[in-house]
Parts: sequence; C-alpha cells; structure tokens
Amino acid sequence: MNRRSELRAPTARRAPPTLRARIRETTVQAILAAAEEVFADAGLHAAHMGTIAAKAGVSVGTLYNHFEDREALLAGLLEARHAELIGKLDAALREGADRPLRERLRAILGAFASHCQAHRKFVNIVVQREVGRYQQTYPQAWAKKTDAMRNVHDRIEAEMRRGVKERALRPEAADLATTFFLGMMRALIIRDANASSGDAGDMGRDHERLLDAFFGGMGTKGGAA
Amino acid sequence: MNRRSELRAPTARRAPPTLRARIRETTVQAILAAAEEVFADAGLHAAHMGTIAAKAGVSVGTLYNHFEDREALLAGLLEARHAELIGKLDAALREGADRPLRERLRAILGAFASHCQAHRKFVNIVVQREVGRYQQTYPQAWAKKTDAMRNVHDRIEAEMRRGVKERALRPEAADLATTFFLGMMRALIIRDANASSGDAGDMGRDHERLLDAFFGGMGTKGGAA
Amino acid sequence: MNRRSELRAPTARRAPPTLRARIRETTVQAILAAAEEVFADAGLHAAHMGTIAAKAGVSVGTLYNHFEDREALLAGLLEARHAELIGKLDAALREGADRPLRERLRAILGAFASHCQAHRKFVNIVVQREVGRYQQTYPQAWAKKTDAMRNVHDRIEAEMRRGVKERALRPEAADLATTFFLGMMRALIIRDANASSGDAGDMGRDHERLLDAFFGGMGTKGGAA
Amino acid sequence: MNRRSELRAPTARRAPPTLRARIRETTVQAILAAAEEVFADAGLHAAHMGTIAAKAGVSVGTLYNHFEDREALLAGLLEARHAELIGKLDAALREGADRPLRERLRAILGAFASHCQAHRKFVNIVVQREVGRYQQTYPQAWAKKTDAMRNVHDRIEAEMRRGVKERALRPEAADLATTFFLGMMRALIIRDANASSGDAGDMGRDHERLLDAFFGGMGTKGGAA
DNA sequence: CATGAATGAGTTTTCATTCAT
DNA sequence: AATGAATGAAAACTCATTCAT
Repeated sequence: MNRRSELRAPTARRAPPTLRARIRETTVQAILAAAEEVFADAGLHAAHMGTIAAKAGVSVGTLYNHFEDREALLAGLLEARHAELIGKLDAALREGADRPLRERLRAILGAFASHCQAHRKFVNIVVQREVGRYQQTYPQAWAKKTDAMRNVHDRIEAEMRRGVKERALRPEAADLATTFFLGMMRALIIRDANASSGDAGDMGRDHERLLDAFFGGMGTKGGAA
Repeated sequence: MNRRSELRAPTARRAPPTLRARIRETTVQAILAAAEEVFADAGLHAAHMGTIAAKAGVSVGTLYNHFEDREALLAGLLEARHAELIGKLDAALREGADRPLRERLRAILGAFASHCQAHRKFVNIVVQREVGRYQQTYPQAWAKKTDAMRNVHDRIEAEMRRGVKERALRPEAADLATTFFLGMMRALIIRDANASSGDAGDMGRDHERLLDAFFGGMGTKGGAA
Repeated sequence: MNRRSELRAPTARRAPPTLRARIRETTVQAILAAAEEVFADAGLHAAHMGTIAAKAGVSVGTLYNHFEDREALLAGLLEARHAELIGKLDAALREGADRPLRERLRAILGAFASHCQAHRKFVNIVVQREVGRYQQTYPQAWAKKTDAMRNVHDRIEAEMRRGVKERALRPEAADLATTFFLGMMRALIIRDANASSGDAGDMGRDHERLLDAFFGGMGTKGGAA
Repeated sequence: MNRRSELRAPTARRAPPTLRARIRETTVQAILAAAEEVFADAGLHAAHMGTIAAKAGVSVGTLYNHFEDREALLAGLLEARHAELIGKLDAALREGADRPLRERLRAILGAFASHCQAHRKFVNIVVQREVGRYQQTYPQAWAKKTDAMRNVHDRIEAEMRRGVKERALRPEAADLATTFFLGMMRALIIRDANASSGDAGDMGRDHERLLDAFFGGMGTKGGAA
C-alpha cells in the first residue's frame, strides 16, 4: 500500500508474522476511519493530514509510513470502501439472482442503504461527486473513483437489460433506466444525509416508493397522457 | 456587492455618471465570468485568486476592489447565477401557468437546460453540490446556495402539489415527487456534463423520456406488480 | 527569472517602467547576496529559505516571488556570480592579449583573486566543489555549475595552447597544464579561505610564487633529474 | 566506537568470545562500507540513515546499536578510512626513507592512488572538502577530518623540508611546496573521479608528469624568465 | 542484539490579502 | 480604481531517533 514498506531490507526471521502485521493492520484501519471522517466533514482540500492523524490517534509521520502521500491516503480510502460496497452489491445480486427485477433492485437499494449506514461519511464524498472535481489534482484518487462508478453502473445496467428480457421493463426505457434509477436513489440518499442526522426516516418505505415510481411512475393512470 | 462600493455613493461629481458605472459593470462581469470558470474547473478550494484575476484580465488588487474577499466573490457568483436561473424558471412557469403539469415540468426542464447551456461550468459547481461540503468554510456562500436550492425546490414542489390537485399526480406520490424529479434531472445533467462536451445528445428527446418515466414509470404494464 | 512573473496579465500601462523594475532589481540583489552568504556558511542542504529571507530582510514569500523554488534560487546565484567571474576573466584576457603567457596567467590569477575578494563566500561554494555532490538533487544548479567550470577551463586551456605555440610552455606539458594550474590556484584560494579570514597574506607574492613554480618548478637545477 | 559498546565489557559469559566479536566486526564493516557509498553519493546532508541501513542489509535500529548517532557514524567512517590512508602513507615513507625526494613523493602519490582505488567514494568526500562546510553541524566529524588533514599535510611537509636539506628543492619554495603538491595531486584525482569511471588513464604516467611539473615546471628553459 | 513502526520537530512551499505607487 | 510585490500564516512532507517486541 506504500512504496516505502516494500523496499525494506530483507527480513531473515519469519517467527512472528502475525503480531506486527496485525498491529500494522489495526493502525491502517484507524487511519482510514479517521480519514473518512475528516475528508467527508472538511472536504477534499480542507482535510489536513494533521487533523486526520489526530483523529486516528497517531502522529503525522505514521500516516506517511502507511501512505505515500495525501493523495495515496485518499485513494486508499476510496479503494477500501468501494471494495466493500461492490462486495455487498454482488452478494445482494447473487442472492436475488433468480427473483424478479423489482426484488433485485430492492436488494441493490438495500446494499446501498447498508453501506450508507456503515459509512455515512464516505458516501457523502462519493455521492456528492466531489472527487470528480479534482481530476487533475488527485489523478490517482480520481481513477479509483471512476473505476468504482463504472463497476456499480455496469452491474445495475446488466440487471436492467435482464429486466427488459424478462418483460419487466419496457424496451425503449432500457438505456436511461440505470441513469434514472441511480438519480432517484442518489436523491434519496442526499435527502437523508441532509436531514438532521438523527431521524433516518423509514428507509424501507422510501425504497418501495422509489420502486413504485420507477416501475409505475407517479402520474395517475390517464392523467399525463 | 462589496462593502467598499456601497460606501462610495455620496460622491460629489456628476459628470459621466453612466460611463464609470458601465466600466465598473464590465469589470465585475468579467470577474464573475472568470470566477465561474476557475471555480468550476479547479474546485472551490483550488480556485486561486491569481488565476481568476489572470483569466479576467485584471490584477489581483482589482478583485479586492470589487469583492471584500474570496468568499464574497464566490457568494457574488452564486447569487448572480442563481438569480438568473430563478428568473428563467419563473418566466417558464408564468408562461405555462395554465397548461397541464407535464407541460409545466417540460418548461422547467427547458429552463434548466437553457441555464446549463449558458453556464455549463457554473452548473457543475452547484449540481455536484460541492458547496455543501464547505458549510463551515464558506458560510456566506453556503447561505446563498441554500437559499437558491430552497427556492428551486419550493417552486417545483408547488407545481407538484398543484399536479395532485389537478389529478395528474397520485396523491401518495406527492412528497417524493420533487425529490425524484430533481434526482432524475440531475442524473441527466451530469451524464451530459460527463459526455465529452461535444455531443449534447438530443436534449428534447431525453426530456420526453424523463417525463415518460416520471409519469408512467419504466415498467411494463403488468410486469412489476 | 521566475515562471510566475512571466505569466502575469498583460499590463496596459507603460508609464513607470523603471520604478517598479528598479525596486524589483534591488530586492533580487538583496536576496542573492543573502543566499550567497547562507549557502556558503551553512552548506547547500542546510541553507534554509527562512534564514535567507531573514538575512535579506524580506519575507519567505518574497523569495518565492522571484525564484520558482529553492533550487532556482541556487541556480540563479550561481549564474549571476559566474557571469561576473567570466566577465572579469575575459576583461583580463582581452587586456593582456598581446603580452607573454606569464603575464596572461598573472592576469587570470588577478581576476580570480578579485572575484574571491568580492564574493569570498561564493567562491567557497564552487571551489570546494560542493554542488558536484548534488547532481541528482539540484540538476538545474548542477548544470549552471558545469557550464561555468567548462567556460573557465576552456579559456585557460586556450591560453595554454597559445603558450605552447609561443614557446613559453613545453609541448608535452600542454594537456595537463590547465589541470595543474587550476589545482595550484585552488590550493592557494583554499589556503587563504581557511586562514582566519583576517590576514589575506601577500596575494601578489603568492601569485609570483605560483607562476615560478608553474613555469620553473620547485626543484633545484640538477637535483631531481 | 560507540558509548554503548564500551559499557558492555563486564559481561559474565565467556563462551564464544571471538565469534560474537567477529560477527560484530562484520556488521560494523558492512555499515561503514554502506555509509561510505551513501555519504559519497548523496552528500553529507542527503545521506539518510534508512538508505545506509538498507544498503548494509540491516535495519535502522542496528545502526544505532553500533553508533551513537548519525554524526558518530560519519566520524567513525572518517576515522577508519583516514587510519588506513595514514597507514599506507607511513608504510610508503618508511620504505622509501633513504631514497631521493622524487622517489619519496612518487611513493606518496602511489599511496594516495591506492587509497583512491580502494575507497574511490570516500576520497570524494574528503578531497572535495565537503566536511569543511559542516564545521558547526558535525563538530565531531569535523575534528576527525581536521586531524587527518593535518596528519597528511605534516608528513608531506616534513618530506619537503628534508628535500630542501638534500638540495632537491629550492629553499624559497619550501613553504608553498606542500600546498602546490597537494593541489596538483587533488586536481589529478578529481579529474579521474570525473572521467567516466571506466578508464582510469595511465596513472603512472600522470604521476611522472606531475613530478616533472613539480620539480621542473612546465615552461621552456628560457621562455618564462 | 536485531527489528521496524511510531514519533514530531523542522523545512519547503502556497496563496489570500494588503498597500504603496 | 488599477496595479503587483510583499507578507506570513498554514499545510504537506521528511527523516533522525526511540523503543517495544
């Protein structure tokens, strides 16, 4: 994860391969958790290494022992969280693989909601698309972000295509379905993020409303002909 | 727009009251245009006063002759552009006031699309919600942003409520209708912003698709029951 | 001298082309003088920007208004001082052009001695060859140094070749003559630099001794046959 | 060589008194060899403990088990190498004690050349006089350096004085003879160090040319009268 | 003794803001 | 008003040194 650590002089002993490694891992996790909070709360540019270190309970130097520089820390954070999200997404899709589209999309919403609860702060960074702005400033982080976005998009789009085949979606809707679905989901997530963090609302109910709207629209039967 | 400029009023001279004012206005507009580009391209934190000045063709000092400080410049920019957007929005709504909801929403989409074309860069700042991140850092700008968001949201929500009364929207959809409508619209805007800026796609067609999806959903009639 | 200053917005006015420029020049000179002292006293790596700024009576920021970075400052210093040395050297050579080799070499020694008096500190940096060590660290500075060294060497070698033609030097000595001459001169300069800076010794006498040794050697007539 | 190691004496154990010592010595030699390279290649300030440790194949901690701190390592290196040089020099002088000055000086040149071959890198540190710059920064190392320089200078000066008595040197040349001799020798060493390390040139021939120049000068008999 | 992660003081560099001209 | 050099507080990053294992 860090160039430095890979260049170390060859260690002869093998004896305690786990103890140091485990401490190391603990430190890295603490750093990532702190970085998540600070990056989300302060924004990408205003997140200072000193603040992150303080929140992680380590010294600045330790940050640099584990991550090449500020950007590598951000990239590492994005990578870790995205991996987790993709994992949840795939699990949900695998589980609902042979159920109808509506249930599969519900599972996707569930995966996102679960990830939002686990990493509310992190989601803010990504959903609000902040990294996108820093394409030139943080190319490494940007790459991670783009990868993940495409992964998510592709997985959902695949479901949408299957949905068309299964006659659950109208064919002419196929190409914008993913865009609109993600747009509506994002709108929900942002609304909840903004709502004074206390009440999370009834997530389940909102998901049903989203699915209703997605499949059946919000108009009356004859109304908006 | 600037504390300094407001104290300038009681000048004795009368000679060319409009010439100076016009030069002044030209300068301010050039600064705003430059700020728009730089804030959008570089991001809120990485947008430097020197860069803006250079792009506006003036010196840094001039920036400070017109805006109290960096944040005031950002706030001024947000205010100017939002005013313009709200203006377009109101015009569209006034014009379509007695037509059905679908047409009123189409007019709203049109107003946004028009604003996006005029100020593609600016829209990036707002749609991507970056300012939200800087609540503590830029309170003044944050206030402007919040105002504008609420203004837009309220106007659309009013239409949605009218839509329910007009039997164009199902009553139970009312409270999330605005959220979903804006979410879908944003998804479209972002997609186009990302698409290599050359091909704008067929905006009109996408709007119809959005309205179709909004009113009638994307599912087959019986499919996702 | 600095990338930043060249990117400035085009200034319309031409009116006071000298005042600001003159202040600018004064500042640059003050910075170079301070840099010379600090680089020489503290060494290339231990010379801190803060120290230089303090000694120059300006703020750190000002250093960066005139020089891209630390290395550019060092490179600028080397360039300025080398230009001066080469100037003196050429003047000396032009003046003595039609006199015998011994006098031409004496003039060269004089040019160096004069430069040493004017920039004793600077000479320490170069004569002690410190920059050479930092080939990778300060490539820009290293290039300037190398240029200058070659310039000096070439000019002296040209004299040596003329000296052979004039029958003042033995032909077989030609190729090492420059090396040995510079070696002896450097030895003298270093000795004086180390001597508690007060007594400069009798420079003129030492030069004669050097020329004696260079032309006639230090052995007795028959002794070291 | 290190305060810590000197306090280790009253150990009760006796078992393998030489094995440990030999391992110890091996480690120290590896460290010194690595330090020599890194100090020479990177310069006194840019030579990092981590780099030295890596090159020596040990961990940073081990460096500190053998040397009090960074400066002690440098001082230890200087001491070891200087001791070796002085040893060679004394051997050469002892051997040539009853031969003429020219041969004694040739032996000195040989001793230096041999040392240069064995420790080309180290020689760079000293010949280029870099340590001189760090009088305040590395007082310990500076002291070692000064000692060694004086030792070398004194030994050569003694020979020069003997040379005067033996009528091999002109009396009036005596006081600058050492300075010039060392200056010429250094010039040769530096020239070879700069020459792309492959071709060492004909060292023996260059030494003769140096001795010719030193004793007989480079001028024609009557030329530079 | 060896190891290597943690520490944090010390440096370089950036950039919003001021102000003399 | 416009100009642009000077300012200096604030950040990122480095690396010698320590110490628990």
